[in-house]
Amino acid sequence: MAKVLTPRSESYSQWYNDLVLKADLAENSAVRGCMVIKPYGYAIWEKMQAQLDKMFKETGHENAYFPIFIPKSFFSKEADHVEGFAKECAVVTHYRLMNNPDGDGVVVDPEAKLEEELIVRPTSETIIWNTYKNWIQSYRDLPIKCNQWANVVRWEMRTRLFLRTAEFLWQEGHTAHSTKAEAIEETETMINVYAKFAEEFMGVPVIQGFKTASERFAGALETYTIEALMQDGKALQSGTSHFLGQNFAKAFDVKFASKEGKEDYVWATSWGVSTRLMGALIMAHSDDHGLVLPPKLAPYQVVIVPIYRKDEELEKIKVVAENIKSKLGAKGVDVKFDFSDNRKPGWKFAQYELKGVPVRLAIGPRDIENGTVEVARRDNLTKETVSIEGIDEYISTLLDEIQESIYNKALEFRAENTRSVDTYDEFKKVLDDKGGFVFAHWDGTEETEKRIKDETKATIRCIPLDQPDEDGIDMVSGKPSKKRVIFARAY
RNA sequence: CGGGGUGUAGCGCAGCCCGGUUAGCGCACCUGGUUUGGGACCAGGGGGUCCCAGGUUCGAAUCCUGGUACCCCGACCA
Repeated sequence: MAKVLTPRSESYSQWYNDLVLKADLAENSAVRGCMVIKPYGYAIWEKMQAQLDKMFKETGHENAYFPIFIPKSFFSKEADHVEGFAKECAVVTHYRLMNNPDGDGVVVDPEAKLEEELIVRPTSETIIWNTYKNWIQSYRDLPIKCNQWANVVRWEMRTRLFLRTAEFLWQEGHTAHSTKAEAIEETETMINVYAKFAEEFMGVPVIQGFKTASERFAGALETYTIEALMQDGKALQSGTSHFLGQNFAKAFDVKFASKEGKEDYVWATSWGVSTRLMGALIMAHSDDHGLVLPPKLAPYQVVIVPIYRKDEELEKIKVVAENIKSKLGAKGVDVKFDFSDNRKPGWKFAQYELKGVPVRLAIGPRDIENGTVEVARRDNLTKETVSIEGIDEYISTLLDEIQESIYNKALEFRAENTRSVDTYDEFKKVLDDKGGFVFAHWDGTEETEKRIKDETKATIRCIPLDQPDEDGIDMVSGKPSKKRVIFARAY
């Protein structure tokens, strides 16, 4: 088989790049750091969106939409927030172009300068809290639980397709509550939604935990995260949910009258996942042949490839294929029947492997004669010949099995690449030799965290929620620690 | 922002060092035919402001100057 991808063992990042391009997921655009998401890639994103959107609605959220532009002054209202985002903002200063008086092309009309510059949103807390101020007077107006699907812009120095782009697509939930407890509960509910989505739909096991103060969202009191492990041993932050306390309510003066007639500031949360999830999906499962998609997110779960010499043969195959397609369709399985005649079967096999289609059916004259069909699994590349009788049942069971198997494989990989260490030497050795998640004691200080980051490039991915208390000593400072945290090198 | 690299057909590249016919090659594309159970083959065909601007020269894809775009590595990354 001809190789079209750089093998993972040779260069993981090159492999990733090749795969995104060759599987037709996305490509670089004419605009620095911005990508074009191609139809096949976007179809996967749409599946993610549809499922997440459903889960958001099931947990009581509504969709809304807020402007892409935010007045500059809004950013100065919350000190930590502006500090976190100031360095990567795109700014609109003018609103009109004119013909170049010196010759060709157009120039910005200097007359058309904005009174106040507009920031292209890097995130929407400020504009949303400015809006919420008008929506909230009483506890009866609460909670407000809005989500928006949007694009945001962060002017990153260095970008990578899906993992970090200057513009990206995401959803951001912004909720307002009358009590601290309710806001915290909301924050936890949403990180649970994300974890469930990652595991059950993407087939990516994640660890839930708190971010340390230095890794927190700008303006948050607590940031919950889900952390996934990629095949190269690096961690990927895959979703975050923030408890914002009353910071934004105070910054935008959003108060409500309680049942008892007292005035108080509103409690806030925000939470988001982005097209970065596409990166997680790709890196968690795919191999040197291409993408491996979990059935629940594949644009189509099954592709049928006909094998024939004569047109009469194709006609017979078409009848069988269309029949299978409609039976599977009735079970909610999307099938692509590729009877295009400009490619040979071998080419199609390779192509659909590259694109990660979970199940491939090949039907030829031999199968027509025997009443069979060849079933190939993308995840483990096995093939078998199956009777056409009851094929719809067989496939739909197989898809469930593949979904589960992909998750288990990733879970196993994570287990093999998760280690507990007690000394700094061992810590460095593990990071250099193997990578992965490293559980170690930490004294809770920012100094130690920073020192470890500077010396090893490993960061504290999170303070895991379900980690039992355990007395120990910090591997660097020797100070006491009550619990292990997770370190890793990360994307 | 620092270091490196690359801009030549839709894509991937050669040619440039050492200036000189009509700028090549592979893939893709179009036509015809033979093929089709793991990336087919033959024949024919179409497609180029050689990134931009200026300079040197009888002559520039090639040399010089400036610009610009993108990619990679690093720093940065809520």
